[in-house]
Amino acid sequence: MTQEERSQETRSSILAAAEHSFAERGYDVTSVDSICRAACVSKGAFYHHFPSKGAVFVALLNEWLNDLDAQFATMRTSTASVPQEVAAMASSVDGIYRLAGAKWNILLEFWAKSKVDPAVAQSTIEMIHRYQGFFRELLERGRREGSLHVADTDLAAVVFLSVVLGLLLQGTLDPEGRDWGTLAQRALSMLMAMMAGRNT
Amino acid sequence: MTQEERSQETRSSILAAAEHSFAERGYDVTSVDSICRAACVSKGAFYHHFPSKGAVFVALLNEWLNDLDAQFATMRTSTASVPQEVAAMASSVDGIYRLAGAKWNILLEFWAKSKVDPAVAQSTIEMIHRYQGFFRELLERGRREGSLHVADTDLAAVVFLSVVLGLLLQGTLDPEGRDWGTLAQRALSMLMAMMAGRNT
DNA sequence: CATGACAAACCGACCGGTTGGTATTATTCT
DNA sequence: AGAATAATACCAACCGGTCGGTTTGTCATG
Repeated sequence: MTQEERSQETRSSILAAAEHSFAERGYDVTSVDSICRAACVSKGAFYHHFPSKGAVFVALLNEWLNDLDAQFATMRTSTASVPQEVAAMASSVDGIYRLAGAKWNILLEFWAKSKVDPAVAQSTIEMIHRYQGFFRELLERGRREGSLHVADTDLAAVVFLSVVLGLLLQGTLDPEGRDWGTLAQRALSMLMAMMAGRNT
Repeated sequence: MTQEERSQETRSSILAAAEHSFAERGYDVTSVDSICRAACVSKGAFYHHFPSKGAVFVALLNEWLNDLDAQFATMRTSTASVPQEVAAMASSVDGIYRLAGAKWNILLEFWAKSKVDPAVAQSTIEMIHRYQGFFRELLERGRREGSLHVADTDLAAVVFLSVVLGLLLQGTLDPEGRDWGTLAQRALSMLMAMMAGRNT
C-alpha cells in the first residue's frame, strides 16, 4: 500500500471514530485519547492529521455540508411535479432516518456548539440558508407549474423548513415516542395539501 | 436576615449563575469553579446545596418544566376563539423572545445532553409530550367551536409544534439572519389560515 | 452549645497538546 | 541499479493545567 493511501485510511478512520463518539457521547466529553483508541491510532497520528480536536469537529461539519449539496444537486434534476417530488422525499425519509441511525445525533452537537464556536456558527447558518433556498426554489417551481398556490413563497419556505427541522428534532429527542417515519410522511402530505389549496 | 432566607438566596444565585453560564458557554465547558465565582459563593456552599454539577442542570430543567406548566395554565383559561388566541400568542412571541435573550440557548444544551443523561432525556420527552398535548387540545377546541377544520387534530398538533420548534431553532441558531419575531407571527397566522380552510 | 451555612485548601484523575524518536516510503545522486 | 538522503507517517511517554468532588475548619444563629 502506498503512503498516500495509508494516510487517507487512518485519516478517515479518525474521522469515523470521532463522528461516532461525538454523536454518542457529545463533543466535550469525548477525549482525543478515546478517539485514538477507537480508531486504533496513536495520539501522534491524530495530531499529525489534525491540528486540534476542534478541527476534527469542523471537518465533520463540512463533510455534512458537502453531502447536503450533493443531495440537493440530485433532487434539482427531477422532472416530476412538486407535490409528487415532495411525496417522494417524504416516503424516503423513513428509510434515510432509520439508516443513518444515531448519526443524526451529531446535528444536535453541531447546533449546541454553534453558539460558542464562530466557525461552527457560520457553517450552521450556511446550512440553514441553503435549506431555505432549496425549499424556496421548490415552492417557486410549484407555483410556476400551477400545482401550488402559496402567496408568499419565502414565508412558506421558512414554514416548510421549520416543519422538517421540528420533526427531525422531535424524532431524535423522542425516537420511541412515535413512528416518526410515517408521521413525517403524513405531515408533509398534509402541508402539501394545504399549500395546494387556494386559501393561502 | 434569617438563616433560611440567606440559604435560599445563595441557592438561587447559584442556579442563576449556572443557567447563564450553561446557556452562554455550554454545560461541559462550564466548571463548578466558574459558577461559584460568578455567584460569589464558595465551592463548599455549592456542594452544600447540590450533590453534583449535574444536579444543578436537572434542577434548572425542572424549573423550566414548571414555568411551562404555569404558562399553559394561564392560557387554558382564555375565552377567545382559537385563531384569536393563537394570534395573541404569536404577537407576544416577539417580546418573549427578545426578553429572554440568550436564555433560550440553554434549550439546545438540554436537548444535546438528552442523548447522554437518561434523566434529562425523560424530562425532555415529557416536555415534548406536554406541548403536543397542549396543541392537540387547542386544535380540538378550535374544531369544536367551528373555527378550524382539521381532519386529524393529532397530526395537526405535531405539525404545529414542529413549526414552533423549527422557528425557535432557526431563531436561536441564526438570530441576525431574519426578523424572527415578525416572521413567527406571519408563519403562525399562515398556519391558522390554512387550518381554517376546508381542504385539510 | 449544637447545628446548619459556608469558606478554603486540597486531591487524584484526566485532558488537550507537545516532544523526541522510529519505521517506512519516496527521491536524488552516483 | 543501488546507495544515500529526505520526507512522511506514525508512536509512546510525558507535561502543565484543569476538573469535579472531598475534607477540614470557622462562625453565626437558633
